[in-house]
Amino acid sequence: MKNIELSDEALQLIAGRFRLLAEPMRLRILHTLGDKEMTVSELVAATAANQANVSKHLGVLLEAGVVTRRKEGLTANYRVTDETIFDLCDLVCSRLKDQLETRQRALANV
Amino acid sequence: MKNIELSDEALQLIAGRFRLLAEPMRLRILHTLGDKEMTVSELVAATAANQANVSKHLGVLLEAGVVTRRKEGLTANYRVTDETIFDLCDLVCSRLKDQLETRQRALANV
DNA sequence: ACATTACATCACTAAACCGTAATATAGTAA
DNA sequence: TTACTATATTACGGTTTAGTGATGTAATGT
Repeated sequence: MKNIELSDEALQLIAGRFRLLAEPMRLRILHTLGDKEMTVSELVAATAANQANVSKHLGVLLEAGVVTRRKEGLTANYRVTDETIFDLCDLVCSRLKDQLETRQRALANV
Repeated sequence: MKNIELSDEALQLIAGRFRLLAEPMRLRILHTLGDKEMTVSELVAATAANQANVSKHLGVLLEAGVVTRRKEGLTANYRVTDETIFDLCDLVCSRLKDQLETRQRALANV
């Protein structure tokens, strides 16, 4: 995999997926959702953010196929379908911890 | 992990790490590097990109601690130190494949 | 019909960021 | 010193995108 030549298009697709997660607000929404199904209002309350903003981000996530939307009467209910997201976040998170720990140790003897 | 409350600062750190990978050019550089050590010139030649651009992206990756720089005479030699990067890319890549396959199947009977 | 609620969308501003030409810097050679 | 090479940095135009107020839309209730 490391040796295979990657086309521009492939790189754009992969980069695009990372760009989805490159936004704190979207990460907060995804993390708040977890494995639950939540309405937009609930997410607005839980994230203390603007309704338009939450809707916009949900639209982005929906178009990317990371969440699904289920309409029920007045409400729109969102749920994370791409569990890979959490794996990615966990990987990044533990890597960041390692990195900071290393830096701390580098300063331990100073 | 899914249930723990994440601070704004934590989210920014994680999002920042994803933003690193949200750029096709940086992905190309990382993929070109692989497990080898390469000079800027070599990367410029391999990626068919501007020297200033490659240097800039390398600077970003260096500051993030994803690559290391070893100066040797006139040349600067870069190497990927954060192998997590490739794990992340592989995860995203296979997830994208799955997703496209599902969509193809959805159109198969049409 | 009218009001209300939940959500999506539009329009706009501000900030971030990429690509690039030009320039600076530092090592090497003559 | 002077010239050359490899790389970093700066300055800037252009594009993208987040956040937000205002508005649109659809379902529900009275």
